[in-house]
Amino acid sequence: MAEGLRERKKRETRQRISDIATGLFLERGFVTVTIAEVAEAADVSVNTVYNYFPAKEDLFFDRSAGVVEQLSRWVRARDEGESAARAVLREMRAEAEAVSPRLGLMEGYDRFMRVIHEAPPLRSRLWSLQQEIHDHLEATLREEAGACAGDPLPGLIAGQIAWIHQTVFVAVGREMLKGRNPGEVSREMLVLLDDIEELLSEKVLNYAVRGVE
Amino acid sequence: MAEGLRERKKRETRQRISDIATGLFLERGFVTVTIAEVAEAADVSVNTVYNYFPAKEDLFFDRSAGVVEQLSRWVRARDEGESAARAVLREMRAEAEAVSPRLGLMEGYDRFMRVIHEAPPLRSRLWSLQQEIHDHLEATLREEAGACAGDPLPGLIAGQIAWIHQTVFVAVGREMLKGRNPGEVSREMLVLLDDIEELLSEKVLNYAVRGVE
DNA sequence: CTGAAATTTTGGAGCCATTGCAAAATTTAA
DNA sequence: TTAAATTTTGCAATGGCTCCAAAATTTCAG
Repeated sequence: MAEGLRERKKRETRQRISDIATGLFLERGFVTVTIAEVAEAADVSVNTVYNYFPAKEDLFFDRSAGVVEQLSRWVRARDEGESAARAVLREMRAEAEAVSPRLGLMEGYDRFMRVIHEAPPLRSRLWSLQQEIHDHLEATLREEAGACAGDPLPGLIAGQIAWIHQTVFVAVGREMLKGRNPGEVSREMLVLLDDIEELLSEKVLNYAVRGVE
Repeated sequence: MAEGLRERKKRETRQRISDIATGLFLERGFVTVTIAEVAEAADVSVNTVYNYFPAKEDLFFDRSAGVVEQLSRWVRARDEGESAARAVLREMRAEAEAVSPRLGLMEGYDRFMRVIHEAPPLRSRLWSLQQEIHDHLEATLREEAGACAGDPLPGLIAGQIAWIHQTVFVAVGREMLKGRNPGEVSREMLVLLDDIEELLSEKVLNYAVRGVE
């Protein structure tokens, strides 16, 4: 299980590039920082940057691993007698209550948001992330509900659940961008989650209820 | 009200560039066709292309004017006693029943979809279009419902209604991409719209009901 | 009709993201 | 210690996009 020098170096190099890039982006914005600058600051060649990161946006979103599967995990881990949507609502409430950085409830997240806000390529990347989340969740729901391939319901429910998630994320981003403090926003998100739940139909809230084992 | 030579020429040039570009894209895909080729085929300089179209994607989506305001228009034109969501559902059913090209229910839409499917920048542009639709609708709902600035409901309802719209559009695109014929897809979309309506809560379906005049 | 003013078109130079390729440099393993 | 595997690098090129100043074209006043 020993890790060779080569692999350690690769990991370190990759991390260094990512860190330095993120630092530069937070400081001066996404568009104004060039890949060449990142490379120079990280003391590697431009090609090496591209060896690790397929595109400039990947330098910024390097920390968001596992986000795509998050909703699916929550659904798979739902309690007995609990539906997919209710599991997600419960987990999101927990994140909000815990003032979780994963939700963006942390000091300095406003600078992070500002960079995204001002860079169309980054926003576009976020949308494509949402798409991935949706598709992943749809597949999970299809399995968990035992639906056949032609059934449109898993897709529709996935759409509703992904919408919950996205709505809260956007709201957090918007509020943090205004310079609000995490604790305040946290409480608002709990209210928002209640509002959202009230808007959902029983059909959505009761889809894919886990039976007794 | 006479139109000068100058303005006619501008309109013609713009149209010629757009037409030729779309033709080339449909024939050979979005990424492989360069702006230089479009310019040469349209017998203008590259700079002239950029005079009319801020970015390459605008050459492709030039025909989609007014799409952003569509949902808002439908909501504003809702009948007495009809809610925003029900108005949109009714209009979308009408579009589906009419096998409307605006929904993508037309011969050759599969080639159109294929170009989009294979070009990330075009997909990304569609997402940003969705975003605009949502924001426009949210503003409209806020007005029509007389909600105050802090009320989160117009935003949430706009999210749900925009989701209806998007879901149908995506479904049409997916089916047409498979080579299905418009009439068939039209009928499926009517079923899908029923499925969607069943998933919506009364709160969504009864938001912003127009009172008797 | 004529020339100046306004507007459009164009050429050219340049920046930057991204790709491809082949030559170093480095690490591994025999 | 050397050959093989892998990573890093330099170099060249493509294509989207911007900026700028010089033509070319159209409008309009006199």
